[in-house]
Amino acid sequence: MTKASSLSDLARHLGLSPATVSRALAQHEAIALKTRERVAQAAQEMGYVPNRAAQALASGRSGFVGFALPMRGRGLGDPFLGEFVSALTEGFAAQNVELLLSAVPREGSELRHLENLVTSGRVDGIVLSRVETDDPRVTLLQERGVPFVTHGRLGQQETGYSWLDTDGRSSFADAFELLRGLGHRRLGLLSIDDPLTFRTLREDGVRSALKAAGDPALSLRQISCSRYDQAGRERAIDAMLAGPDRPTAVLAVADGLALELMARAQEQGLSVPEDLSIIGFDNIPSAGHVRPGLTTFDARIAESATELAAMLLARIAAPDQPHVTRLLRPQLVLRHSHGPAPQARATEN
Amino acid sequence: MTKASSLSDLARHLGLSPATVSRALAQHEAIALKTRERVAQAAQEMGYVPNRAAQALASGRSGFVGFALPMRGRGLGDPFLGEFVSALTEGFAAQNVELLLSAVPREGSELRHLENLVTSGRVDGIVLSRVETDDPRVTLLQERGVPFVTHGRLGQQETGYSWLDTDGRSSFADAFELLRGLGHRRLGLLSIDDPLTFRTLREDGVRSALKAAGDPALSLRQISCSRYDQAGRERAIDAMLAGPDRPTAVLAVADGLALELMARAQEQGLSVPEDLSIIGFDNIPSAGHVRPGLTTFDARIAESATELAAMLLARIAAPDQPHVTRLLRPQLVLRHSHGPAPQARATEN
DNA sequence: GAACAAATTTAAAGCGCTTGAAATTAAATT
DNA sequence: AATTTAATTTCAAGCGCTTTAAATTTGTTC
Repeated sequence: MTKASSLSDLARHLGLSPATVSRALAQHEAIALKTRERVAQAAQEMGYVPNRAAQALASGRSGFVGFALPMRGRGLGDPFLGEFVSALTEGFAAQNVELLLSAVPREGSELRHLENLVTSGRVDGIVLSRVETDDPRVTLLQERGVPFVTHGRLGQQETGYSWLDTDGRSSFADAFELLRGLGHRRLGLLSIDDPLTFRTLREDGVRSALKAAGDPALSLRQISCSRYDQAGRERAIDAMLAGPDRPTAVLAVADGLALELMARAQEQGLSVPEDLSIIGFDNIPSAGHVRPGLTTFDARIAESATELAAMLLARIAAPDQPHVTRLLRPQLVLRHSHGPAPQARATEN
Repeated sequence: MTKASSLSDLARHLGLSPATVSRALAQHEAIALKTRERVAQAAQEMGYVPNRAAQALASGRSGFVGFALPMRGRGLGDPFLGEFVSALTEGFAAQNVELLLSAVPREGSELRHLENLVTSGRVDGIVLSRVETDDPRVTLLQERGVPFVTHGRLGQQETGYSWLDTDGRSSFADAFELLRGLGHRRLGLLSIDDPLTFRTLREDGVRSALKAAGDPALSLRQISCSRYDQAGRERAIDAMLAGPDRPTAVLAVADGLALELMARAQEQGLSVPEDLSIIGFDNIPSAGHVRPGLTTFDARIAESATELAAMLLARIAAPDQPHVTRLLRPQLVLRHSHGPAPQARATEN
């Protein structure tokens, strides 16, 4: 059997017109079922694979979706992003769509980069993660009319785009209550300084719970890493652990931070959770490997990514459908990095 | 200033032919320098971005390169792959080339998948990682004449393709010697069962060093995870730690394995390195965060990826150039998970 | 300033596919 | 059997760019 390297080869071999073959391969209703089968088989036998560039040019659809990979920070070396992108890739692959990894330059106009990506027609849609308050990327994509979905919300504006988020606000409020119930009075909140909405929401959760508790004996020490690099994190962690009135329990907005805090505390001779309770967020794999296991919220990363992939494909197929939003309620994974407050323990005995 | 959405728009505006504009933008020598500048400026002003599908169709170059992402295992959640792909992405981005993440199905014909990827013209070249002995993917790509580079060698066949590898064989031989010098006599080698060449080479290093030492008092307990999932690893680790003649020092072919071994050993009341020395490979970030810090070889992941990106782009530009191969010598990162053998300590006192 | 060479620009033919509109063929209706 | 209607298939025109070969312009030389 000879090889068919183009549609017309295949068409000629079948005694059909290229138009019919094209439609047959696309499972067009107008083409007789028998013809579609005949074409499919011949394509299979002759090893015909359509040329994607030609398809893209003719149809206006590239068959790719883009993920803007933030290059500051650890990139995909970040366990969260790694798992997320991995699941995204798989979610799209199921529909025969590939993920284009577009490195967002460390500095300079990320926006122009994104614009270039969409106007060059390289992608049919975009997945945005790590969104910020009033993220300009969202505005740009809205104006351009490019299908996109975001992991996380913008904070203020929660409508006019399709998003999926894990409910960090209520989770952290719950965590606060949990720790308060365990007798902790001096709480800590370890965060970051970027305008990323996920940390804002988690902080809000804690602060609103603090307010709701209305207990003047409660105090909250909030420290944010000013720059999210090794040094910045260390500085913040040391500040959190400093002084005699150091918190007895700390909420960290991300597991990476929580893990480093734990290691640092242990290094300083504190034991977790006897001297210091720690709760994180995301449930990255190392959270379960470390001793004691980190109590944290399961952000259901892979599930979120899979869902987002489906959402984006749906938007690409039907851009005029109303926007979809989904708030996932993360589950608290109880491990062993939290426990009763030191004072409470003392009085218990 | 009006917008130019196609080459001919731009050409018309400039009073030039599309051919000239196309060449000008490509910095063709034949076009007068003054013209090139004029065109570049107009393109900038009118926000012209070439359509990638059209470029691809006309030129036969997609402007993308593919990375076959293995979906069994943890995918990009694996810290190694995450960092690797991240650096790859950045390396290609520097040349305005994007990485296409192609999910290799968990089962079924990976080969057909790869073939489809290249014959559809979606990518101009491929990066292969985690290569196996006699990897059929390499054969396929060689036959097809598709530019590709591999991270790691095939083992037997080290010619006829371009590769970059970190020298695990000599590293592990060195590590063996280091441990022997510290008085260890019962050594362990924790590995995996896949036919991945990197583990074969590392194992070879240890075994050849063992042989070279020629000391009958030396013993080596080699355990391989039969399946690389949570359960398989745990089983292997438990087997490694079992019995009274358990090794006093273990070499693990990857940091992930080493880290889990360490956690498990500590859980069983062994202290590292007093009772058990551990040495890993790769130097993933958690190797430095864990207590004690893991002694391991720095695989220079990011550097390798950047180099591979350059190698692939060079091959795509000049497919007939001779193949390039590079063997990186990893550096041993001395942390605190290794120390003198228990007996040696006893006699020391 | 004619004759030639060198430098620069252009015409025109695709690249391999999709798609709206028209044409053909088959089935249904009178 | 002629007419309508429905079911299939085909024509032909691009999609927006690159590239070979040819045309034009400019510069040199005698």
